[in-house]
Amino acid sequence: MSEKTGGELPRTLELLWGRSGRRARGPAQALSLDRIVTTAIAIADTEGLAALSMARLAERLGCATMSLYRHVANKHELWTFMLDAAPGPPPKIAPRPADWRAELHRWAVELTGVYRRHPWILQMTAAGTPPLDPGQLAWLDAGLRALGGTALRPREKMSVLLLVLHYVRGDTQLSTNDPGAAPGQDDPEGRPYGELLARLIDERFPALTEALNDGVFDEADTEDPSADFTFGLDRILDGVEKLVLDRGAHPAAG
Amino acid sequence: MSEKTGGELPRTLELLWGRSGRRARGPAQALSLDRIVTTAIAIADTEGLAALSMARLAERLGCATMSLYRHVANKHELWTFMLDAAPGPPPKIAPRPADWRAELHRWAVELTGVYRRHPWILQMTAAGTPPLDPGQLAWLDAGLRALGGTALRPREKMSVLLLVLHYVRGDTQLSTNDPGAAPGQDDPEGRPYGELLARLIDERFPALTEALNDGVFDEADTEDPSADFTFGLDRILDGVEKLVLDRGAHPAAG
DNA sequence: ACGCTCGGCGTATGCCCTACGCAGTAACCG
DNA sequence: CGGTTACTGCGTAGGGCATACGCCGAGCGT
Repeated sequence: MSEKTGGELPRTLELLWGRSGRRARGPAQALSLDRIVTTAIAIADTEGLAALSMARLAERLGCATMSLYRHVANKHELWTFMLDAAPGPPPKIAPRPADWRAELHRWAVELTGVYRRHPWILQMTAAGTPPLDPGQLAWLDAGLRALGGTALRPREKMSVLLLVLHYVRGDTQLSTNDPGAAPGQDDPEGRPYGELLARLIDERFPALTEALNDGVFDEADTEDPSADFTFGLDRILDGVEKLVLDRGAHPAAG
Repeated sequence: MSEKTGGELPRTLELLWGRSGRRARGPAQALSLDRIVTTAIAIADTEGLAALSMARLAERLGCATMSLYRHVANKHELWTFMLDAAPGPPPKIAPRPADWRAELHRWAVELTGVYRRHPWILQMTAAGTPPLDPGQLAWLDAGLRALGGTALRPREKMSVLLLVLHYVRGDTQLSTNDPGAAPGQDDPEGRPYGELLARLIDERFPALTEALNDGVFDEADTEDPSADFTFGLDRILDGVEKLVLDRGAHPAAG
């Protein structure tokens, strides 16, 4: 491959893509980037993102706080590494699957599992910059592959995938109760949401009142907890299917 | 209306719903909750959520830091008040509009404006608890009203609205560059995303490579910056429309 | 006029991230 | 084999953060 144009890549990207030159001059390192990132993920998983401080992390690793900074430039870089490592490999999807709908559905469901196992990902990525690490990009690539067999235009494929991604993220965020996320929670969430809502809203919220009376916020009567997720996902895929059929009749024009 | 069952509401909810008993014993208050919340929103809007500290806020208000705590229990409660006040009134939507699709579209577009004006909302609500304040509930009610004329089941209406909400939030988050969000940014985002991506991905990312070569990540060739948003929204509404027509033929069966 | 209540604020504590510099170690080189 | 050098671990310190606690003074109710 030819050398790409431009200057040097930032240190963080070099490390993420494994282009760091290994050197061995000083003592054998008792710490490693992998061990740091893995332990950081474990803390965030079990105790919430707010409990992940450099001091706590060092304590868990049995080293001094400042030792971490030999391997990680700052906390933001640690977060970047966590976002790269936590998702794990995406589902294997053929480049141009015949049944794009089943594959995209599978991709969405598996991604739900990622966010459920690591709810802090949704808090980290709220800051906004699009991903540049191989971990997240592999998931993006897998999702795009699901649409590879369709006649959608390239930009349409990306928009569709982002649409599904946004839905997965939003639904998981709403259905996940991250216990250690907000330590100063004074809202007693012990009472169910519908009960609190019933005591607050009045006739100025007619649509909410109607939904409340229809038992929308009651949690007991749901047979399958993922039923709501599947419902919304099917609506999205219905809309996409309409477009795919449309583009299939008239081949992509640009 | 009859008194609802249960004990007392938490202080935060009492204040949000304007049920706080006014008292006047001590000196006239130079500070007010409204002034505090308004100024906090102004700081978050212009300098980012990370720049909003109690000390900065007090400095802007010309008072001592600890004075704020006479009006706000803690910073989390301040966030709650900000989330209530920032959205402003939702668009007026009739209880059972004839053209639900146009109304829901309007709702989504206006909500986009809210998130664009106050990007920090997306960072705050990443913590997860569903809203209990009148400000956010008014938006929810307005969105539900748009679907009031359809034959969708109650739970389906809510799912559809949340689907649109998730998409609006996700799309706005991706298209917004909050400058003051992450102060420790070492990724030089001066270079465009597509250029960085081109230097990183290889043949292990075939779908991304294809998208890149097709110019999906080039930013110059877009005629309308909101075209991508409208595209995804239309796909959602297509899928919902299919369901609405289906439910219209066979009236809701519970 | 007195006392009670309440709003404003100064001080202090404990946590956080991290800049800086020192010491020890092991590969490399002559 | 001894010096050089690069690299790892870490102790200290500084600035920022949220906030617990208690004091002061102002004004309303009696």
